[in-house]
Amino acid sequence: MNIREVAQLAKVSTATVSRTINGSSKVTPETAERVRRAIEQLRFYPNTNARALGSGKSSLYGLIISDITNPFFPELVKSFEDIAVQHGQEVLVANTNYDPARMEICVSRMLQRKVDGVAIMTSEMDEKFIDEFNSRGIPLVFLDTGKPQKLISNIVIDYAAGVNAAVEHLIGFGHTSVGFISGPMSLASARIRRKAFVSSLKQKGVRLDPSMIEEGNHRVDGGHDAMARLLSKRIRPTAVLASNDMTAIGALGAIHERGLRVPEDISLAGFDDIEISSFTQPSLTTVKLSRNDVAKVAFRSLYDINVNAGKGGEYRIQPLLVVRRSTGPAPVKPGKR
Amino acid sequence: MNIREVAQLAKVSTATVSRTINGSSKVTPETAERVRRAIEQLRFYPNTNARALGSGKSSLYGLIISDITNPFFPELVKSFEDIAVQHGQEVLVANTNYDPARMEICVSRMLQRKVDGVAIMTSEMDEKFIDEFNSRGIPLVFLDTGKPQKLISNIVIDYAAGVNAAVEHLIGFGHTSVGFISGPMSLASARIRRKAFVSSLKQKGVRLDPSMIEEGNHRVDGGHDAMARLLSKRIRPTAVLASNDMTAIGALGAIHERGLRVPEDISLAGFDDIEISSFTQPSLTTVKLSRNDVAKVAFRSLYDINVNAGKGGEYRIQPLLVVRRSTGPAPVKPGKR
DNA sequence: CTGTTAGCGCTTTCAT
DNA sequence: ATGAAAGCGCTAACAG
Repeated sequence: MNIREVAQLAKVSTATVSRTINGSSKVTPETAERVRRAIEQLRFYPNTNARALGSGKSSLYGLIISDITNPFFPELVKSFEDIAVQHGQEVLVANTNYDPARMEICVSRMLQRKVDGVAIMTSEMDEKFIDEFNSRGIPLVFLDTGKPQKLISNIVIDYAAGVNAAVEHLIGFGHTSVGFISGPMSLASARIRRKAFVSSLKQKGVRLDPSMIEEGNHRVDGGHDAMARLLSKRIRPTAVLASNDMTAIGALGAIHERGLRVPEDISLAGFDDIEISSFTQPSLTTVKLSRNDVAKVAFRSLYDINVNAGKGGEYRIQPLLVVRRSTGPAPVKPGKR
Repeated sequence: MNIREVAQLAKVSTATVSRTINGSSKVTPETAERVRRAIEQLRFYPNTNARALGSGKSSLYGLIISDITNPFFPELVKSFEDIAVQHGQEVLVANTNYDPARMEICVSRMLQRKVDGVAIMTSEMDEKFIDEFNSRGIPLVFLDTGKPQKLISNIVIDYAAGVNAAVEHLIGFGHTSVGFISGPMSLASARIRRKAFVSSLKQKGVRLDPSMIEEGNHRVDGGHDAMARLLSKRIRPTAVLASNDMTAIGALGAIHERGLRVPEDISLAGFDDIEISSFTQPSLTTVKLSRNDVAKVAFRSLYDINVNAGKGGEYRIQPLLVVRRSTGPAPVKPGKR
């Protein structure tokens, strides 16, 4: 089943069928109608591979993420796909699983499929790969870790502002001993958030005890373990900020296991605002990072370069503090063991 | 950049390059090495579209899911991809968002990309689409809703056994008033789970009060609202089984909002065992449905039909009760208002 | 073991 | 507005 059979049935040339499929304006409505009927009758579906090959355009955009298991990403994927589809483009999602070797495979897949652009939302990306895309004229957009160039855009999240808002909120409640559970230090995005926390505290003139910072892995189990470590210190923090919500959720469990209450004994805040965060017990105060905004900006930046011969740029996104029930006044007596 | 340039540089024919790429055994190791060097030097990536077109094989398997936002699915996607990659195949994931119109788009995408098989994990699938695949010789595998045929396999989850185990567990704790929060009745899979609950109760000789069943939407908010309704009844259940974990998590929030304790005042169990369920407060007793098993069986069933000219079949998967902290002895005085 | 060449299904000039 | 035909990049006979 191919375009020729359709052409025969509709009594036109293959060129006309092709034009009809692509909505060319120079096909008589009557002919177009005839072709459409033939297509329907034969249940014909144009071969995407042949189309891409013939036209030299894949209409495919790559989206590379690091962990599809972190709820942050599915929400991002969904938004990205919605926008792409609205523009008549398809999406190729690839998951690196935080593994550099898999990143190479992902890049390779993108290149082989001749994508028209790639959104790299992983924060870890070898320079050599970037070149691979650049030299082929494939636009790229990064999250936090790119330097804008002709074909490269960068989305910068104002972590400082987000973290600041959270810290301010905590300090406003009288907390003076604020802890932090970071993501894995191997991740640039985790390092950025941590740095933002440290300088925010300094800016507010609050003393930072280095032992109040523990490293997690941006997943639930890591948050749980990190909080457990924090709680077994001689002096424990009365408030803790987590590098992302998954971490905070794990931390919440650890606090409860210890028989402590949130926020009476200890306040807890997260980062991201994934859907589930409003349903934890208590609901989680967190810094919202809109996946929809990120996805929208990411796709637009790529699409614009291709369609309007635009150039790479820098796009800023402001996170927003969402206050819920997991934060409250500092306990009168700081928690000593 | 194409195979011809590589051929020239390596001083061989394009056929030899192609053979080398495809790992054909009839290429002298030396020639192969020369070709590989040329490929590397030119940073050549074979065009997937052309390969698919030339060979007539896409090496692509479709995976249709209903809601990438439900953690159950990303875990399934991940497993499915891992297995596919192990077999040198790629995966095209499509998300219907529970929307029949989008289902049509998904099917169309699959057909246009000439996938070698499709795993339909959505439980809702119009008969006419099935035909579309069948008539093109594309194998299909369903979750719970297919009838095995030449090219069609079906994975049947033994919900009855899973629900039974949960109900037994609850009854063993002395609960006599057991409620149920179902998924949306528009979903076959939700109806199956509900039916399993009803007959399990009947089988155990426990009286079922129809008002003890509320409908959710398989998401957190639906579970929350359904539980709120359950709790405002004149007589409330002392134990509740939810149709999936997301629902249970929402229910948990509603219970706490009401000032009740889990499991002291009310026991709660879920279904699926998504990762986060072991970190809720309290951790959730649930019926584990292994995504990895489902993915493995799904892919294998498709791959086997293609590679070994196998036939469609029926595959059973046993869920397993995972007891955690959200279930316990029934309160001595049933909760009246 | 290697090369030649005819497709694969569609798009896109270039004529008409 | 429509058609004829030359690719697009690769694979797979078929020869040798």
